[in-house]
Amino acid sequence: MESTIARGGTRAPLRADAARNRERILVAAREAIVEQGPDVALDEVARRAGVGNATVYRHFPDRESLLHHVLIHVSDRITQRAQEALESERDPFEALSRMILDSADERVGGLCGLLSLSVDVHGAELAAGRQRFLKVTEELLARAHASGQLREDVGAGDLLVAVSRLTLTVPGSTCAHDSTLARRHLQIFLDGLRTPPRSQLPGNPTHLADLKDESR
Amino acid sequence: MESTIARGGTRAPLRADAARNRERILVAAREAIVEQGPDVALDEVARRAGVGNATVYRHFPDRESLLHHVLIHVSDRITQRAQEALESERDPFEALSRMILDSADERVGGLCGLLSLSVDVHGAELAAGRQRFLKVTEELLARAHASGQLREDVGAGDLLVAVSRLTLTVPGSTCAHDSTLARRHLQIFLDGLRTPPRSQLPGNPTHLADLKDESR
Amino acid sequence: MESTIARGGTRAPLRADAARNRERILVAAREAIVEQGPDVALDEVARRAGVGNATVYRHFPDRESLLHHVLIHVSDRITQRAQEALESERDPFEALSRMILDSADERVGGLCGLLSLSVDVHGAELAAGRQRFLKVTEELLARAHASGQLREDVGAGDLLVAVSRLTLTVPGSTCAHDSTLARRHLQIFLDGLRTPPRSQLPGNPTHLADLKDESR
Amino acid sequence: MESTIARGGTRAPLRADAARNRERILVAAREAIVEQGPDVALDEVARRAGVGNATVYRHFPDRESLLHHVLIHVSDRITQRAQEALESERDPFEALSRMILDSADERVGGLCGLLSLSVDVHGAELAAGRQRFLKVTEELLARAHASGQLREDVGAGDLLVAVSRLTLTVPGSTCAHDSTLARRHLQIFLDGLRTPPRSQLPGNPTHLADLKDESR
DNA sequence: TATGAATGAGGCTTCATTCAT
DNA sequence: AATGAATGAAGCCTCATTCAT
Repeated sequence: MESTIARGGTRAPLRADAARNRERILVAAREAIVEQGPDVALDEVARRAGVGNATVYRHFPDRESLLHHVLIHVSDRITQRAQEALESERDPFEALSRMILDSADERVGGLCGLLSLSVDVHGAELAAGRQRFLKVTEELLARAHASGQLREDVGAGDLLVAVSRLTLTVPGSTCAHDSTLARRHLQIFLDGLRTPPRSQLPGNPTHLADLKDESR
Repeated sequence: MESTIARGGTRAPLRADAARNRERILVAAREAIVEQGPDVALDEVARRAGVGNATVYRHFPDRESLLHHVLIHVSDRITQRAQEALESERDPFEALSRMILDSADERVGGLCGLLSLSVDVHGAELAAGRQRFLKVTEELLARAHASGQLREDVGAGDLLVAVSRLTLTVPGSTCAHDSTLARRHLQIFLDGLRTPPRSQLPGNPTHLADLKDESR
Repeated sequence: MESTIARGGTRAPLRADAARNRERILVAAREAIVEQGPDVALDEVARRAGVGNATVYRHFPDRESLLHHVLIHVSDRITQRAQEALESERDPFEALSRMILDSADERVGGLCGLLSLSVDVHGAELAAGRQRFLKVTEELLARAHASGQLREDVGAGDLLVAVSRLTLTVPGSTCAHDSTLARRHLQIFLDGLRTPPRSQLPGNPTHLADLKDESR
Repeated sequence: MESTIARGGTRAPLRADAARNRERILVAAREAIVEQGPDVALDEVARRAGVGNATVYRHFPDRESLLHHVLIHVSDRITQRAQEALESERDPFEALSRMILDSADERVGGLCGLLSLSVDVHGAELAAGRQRFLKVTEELLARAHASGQLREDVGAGDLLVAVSRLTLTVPGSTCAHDSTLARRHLQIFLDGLRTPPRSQLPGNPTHLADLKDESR
């Protein structure tokens, strides 16, 4: 029952073992993508998950679909934590910071920043999850702006793209996995976001609408 | 003669057409790597350069060699611009900023941040180029620190890794090529680097030595 | 179970269809090597076996591995036949002759004489097979010598190298596939091996130890 | 003048340096073929000859042509030596032996036995050279038969194919380059050719006509 | 003429995806 | 449902051959 809901309620409920496999694959895929990038061999994912390769395809017809659901997975978690930040944190800028650092923990960058960026959002499920996340983000931003702590000339798009990049695993590099480094840079970036602005930015604030998928 | 020197003086001078091809390949490779990452198909590079695939191999026996020389190419340019900034810019922080933004223009991130990061530096030529770049960078940093404009708790390693990431093309994304976005984020990051520091950073300043290659 | 044993007992038993393919590939490879030498295109082997090229790689990770197993295949057969000759043939020279002519039937030469010669014998399986073959060969030789029918100035190395060469497919030639021709030459060679020797041979008897791999 | 004749008198005389190059290439090609088989990279031949690769093509339009002329080269030499054996050697079997051992010295086998076998003999020049060689061979054989020393059931084809194989470099093997080994085997083979025959051969005597090219 | 350079075809190998048990 | 096996397309690289200096 519950698993049916979790999957969006569109299919017959999964058998217990199938559901366990599905979960394992998603977890393995997230790890693999974070470590090796979005081009990981799917056989590698299967190996990590401890299942046969074809099982991956039974659950996710193609690579895109797998990515898709990994994102939903991640999206749900960071949305939830953002929500918590929104509710429990008094200071609006602090709340924004928490959301950003939490996102970094999920290695959103290693996941291609797909969440915030230009993923082909065709699945209703992902679209909905993305909406939820964006809504919370906008809210956090609005409050920070309103509080006068966040410089006026930045939009949600700026934040999400930047966090994606700063937490991205640099392909071919080895030291860059260091998450402490990412935390440091995010912190510096956050400091740069505070008022008063110490410089004038080129271009215009980037909003979420500006990140719409333009691919293909 | 001159071309011999330009290539390091180790080989016989190239014929005019061969030199032209070599150049074309380097340019095409840099673009391709920036757009598609360091795993681009070499056939793709050949196509962009308008030469047969085997020609790529004649000039660069393997992928590593090609990357190697692309980096030398880029390294030379950003070092030169950093040098200019060092010499002509009065304000130390301004000089540092210029170097960083110039590096971004070369899409160092798309090049795997290989320059600043952990590239396997076995060629004497690249090693020397890297040294030159790092020396100028350290100098710029030292002056900025000395002037009291740059927060104390950051090292050259922080800067170079961050600029690599902020200029990295996010694989799978399309909008992220927008270089204006990168400029904006670098600017925000630079603002975060100024004194007085607006927060305390986790971990310790990352210096260049900390970026040493730890792979294999 | 049995198939497991047949394969050396090191892996899980193959599925029926996979085992069939494996066998087909080995057979096709043997033929192809015999006809075109050890450098045959593996795609050619795949075509002959009626499987996709990648299937060859699934069973044999690289060319060396394929050769390896082809040799084991052949080794097992000629050893068995040599054993039969040893046991059932009264006349020692006759037994030796049978072994040699049987080996020729397997086109040992076309297989690079790898069995008797300098194959890089790293696999325990092949090493063991080779030992079994060499042991029987030595025994056959010893008996023939003891019977006074085989000239004293030849060793096992002489025989094995000669049979390899006389059964070798001459690259670029077409008529040379004629196995009758090979039989004729082997017979003449065998006649030259009988006592009394009709000439004095240059050099010394070549023993098996002299054939040890000296490559790399 | 002479060089013109040597090349068949069909072209303008070569410049001195060109003639030297031509010779070098032929020598290098023979060596390379002997060592690495008939599939040697032509760049390798060029390197050994100390000329540019294109120079090989200037002299010999394609690989076949090069092989062709290498064979003419070899053919001339072994014919001459066979002629000498025919004239100076009293004992007919001895003369035949000399021819065979001399041929072995030229590594006729390594040259694919192309001379005696099925080379595509389209060039008049090679055809003529081949004819000369075969004529001497037949004469040597006829005398040996007439003297009663050579078993009746063998033909020239048997001899030439056998000597080709026994002197062939076994691809992939390393020890087999040992020419002493080849000499030993040829000697044993020659012993087997003497009367009285020690066995009955299968099939029929192979004559030169039987070796006609049947390829393509 | 001699040569270094360029090229396309072909072999090797991997991997996303499909098939059969 | 789960899996091992099979497949073809695509990337890497080499080499025979052609081109341009």
